Formats: sequence, structure tokens, C-alpha cells
Amino acid sequence: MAEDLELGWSLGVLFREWQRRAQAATASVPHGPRGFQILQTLEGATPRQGALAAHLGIDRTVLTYVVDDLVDAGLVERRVDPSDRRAQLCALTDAGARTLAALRDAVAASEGALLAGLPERDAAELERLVRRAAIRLHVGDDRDACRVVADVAAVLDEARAPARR
Amino acid sequence: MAEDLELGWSLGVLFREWQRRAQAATASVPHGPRGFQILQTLEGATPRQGALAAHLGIDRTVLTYVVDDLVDAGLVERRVDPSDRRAQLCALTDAGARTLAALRDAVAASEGALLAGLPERDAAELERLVRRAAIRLHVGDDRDACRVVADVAAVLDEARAPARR
DNA sequence: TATTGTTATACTCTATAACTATA
DNA sequence: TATAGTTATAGAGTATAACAATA
Repeated sequence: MAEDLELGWSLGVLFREWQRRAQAATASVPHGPRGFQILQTLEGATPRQGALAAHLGIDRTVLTYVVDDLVDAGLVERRVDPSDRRAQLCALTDAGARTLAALRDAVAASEGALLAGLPERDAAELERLVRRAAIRLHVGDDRDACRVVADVAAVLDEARAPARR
Repeated sequence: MAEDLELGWSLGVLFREWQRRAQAATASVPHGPRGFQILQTLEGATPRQGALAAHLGIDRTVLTYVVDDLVDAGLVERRVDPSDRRAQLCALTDAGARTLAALRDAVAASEGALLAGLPERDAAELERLVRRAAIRLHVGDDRDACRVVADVAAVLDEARAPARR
């Protein structure tokens, strides 16, 4: 039965196993792996909730309470977008950045163990290819992508601007 | 934000997208992609429900009603295992085999489109590596694997035996 | 006593729809 | 009028526990 070799089956096995291991590594963060992915995403970006939801592949109504819990835990903060007061920008707090730093190694180790059965070169190649395939799919689908990049650029500008203006 | 390049995120994007596309291709089968995967698994094998559940990475209580629906649709049949009358062996019906044959190309095409962004060589390499990683993980975890292989061998033997005995 | 599969139940996760506040 | 986010609610999917039949 293991000779049943379809792509969907393989992706399912890998993804479920990733979730199981990441769960163990990120149990201290609200919503575990998903909460961790949010922290990861917010490092170096301050996206709107809508863009964040699209990036994670989840519904915006789901994201609302996930972010609620991260805010309650003091790891994330919301800021009204000055350019559109309907929108909320999400940002890491200092505690969030510290938590991310503390968990990153453990998560990386669990990801490494996921591919431990493969020769190191193959594991690296798999990671590279999976990443490229995902980015192509995601950028193709996600009309927010450009807006997100613009958001990031705007935030960085803003951070630098006070000294210059 | 697309520069966020972790394995878990990539696997999630690919797996969700696989599900979405496979859903469209297998809408005529009960439980869509999962039902299709069962048909696929039963081609050339007659596993117990427990082994089938382990193979698909789902709970045995969930599998019960998925198989119920496939049986109701006439695609799968259950047979009491002669060697252990507690166990149910699952097998494709003729209609199930025909349905599988009819859908296989559509699913394969949707899988191909999933990786269409990559050069053909890379896509093939990705498929190969993902498959190998999944099999290693799965075989390592799944203590039923050997039993399943034995089951398959037994069934094949049985099919050949009448002429010889 | 342990295991296979089933059933009933409860729980989690996700999506739909309605609402607000902005645009 | 349309969009971002929130809330309430319903729905799908999943897991837990108890059970019957068999080992």
C-alpha cells in the first residue's frame, strides 16, 4: 500500500506530520503552529489582517480570533492603518519578537527531523523546490501580494522617515 | 511577505491548493479527494479498515462513515476477513474501478497544474523527493505497513491459487 | 484481556451571514 | 456602493468514549 505514490497523498503525509511536530514545539503559543507562523510573518512586515489571512490561507473571520488571542498573550499588537482607518495593521511586540527568537530553533529542528530520512542534499533540494512551487502558486493566486509588498515598503519608509522629514 | 520561506508554510500552501483542485476533479465521489484516495489505495490492495485509516492518516472512527458512503455509492465493498472475523477488508467494486479509471486523468492533470510554475525537470524532482520523504515518514510510523504488505501478498496468492490447488 | 469496527456524543475548526465603521 | 474587520451562528470535520463481536 505504501507503493501508492501520488502527490496528494505525499503532501498530506508531510503536512500532517509537520503540524504534529510543530505543535509540540509551539505549544506555548496560542494556536500553536499557526500562531507561530503569524509571528514569523510579522517579523519584518506589518500587514493588514486581510493580507495576513490570505498569506496563511485562512478565512479572515478565523484570523480575527487568532489575532485576538495573540494580542491577549501580549505577542502581537494591532494598529489602525493611518491610510485607511477601516484596516488594522498587525505588528510584533517586543515579547512577540522574544518568543519568536526562543522558538525558532526548536521549530527548525522539528522541520529538519521531518526530512531526516533523506540524504542531506536531497532534503535541501526538496525544501528549495517546495518553497518555489508554493511561492509561484501563492503569488499567482493572491492579488494582495503586491499590496502587501507596498505595505511593507510603506512601513519601512515610515520607520525611517521621522529622522529625515 | 512572500519572502517568508519556511517549510511548513510551503507545505501548507501546496497541500491546501492540492485539496482545492482535487475537490473540483473528484466532486462526483463521496468525500471528494479523500474518497478518491481510497479508491486509489484499493486498486491492487484489499486492506483492513484499520490499515486503510493509518495509510490515509485519519481516525478509524472517521473512516467508518467514509467507507459507509462509498459502499452506499456502490464503489467499494466490505468483506469479513476470513483470518480474523473482527476485521473488514475493503475492496473496489467494478463500478469503483470504472470510476477510478474515469477520474484518474483529471486528478493527474490537476496535480500537474499544481506544479506548472516549475520547469518540468524540477517538477518531476519535487514529486520524487516529496514521495520519498513521505514514504520514509510513513513507514517509520506505521506499524501496520508490514501487515498491509502481507495482506496484499495474501490476496494476490488467493487470486492465483484456485487454478493451482 | 486486548483488538476491530461501530455508534453516539462532544468538541474543534471553519465558513456564512449580518453588522459597524470607514471609504 | 464597496471594503476591512468583527461578531454570532451554523455547519463540517474530527476525536473521545462506550459498546459488541472476536481473538
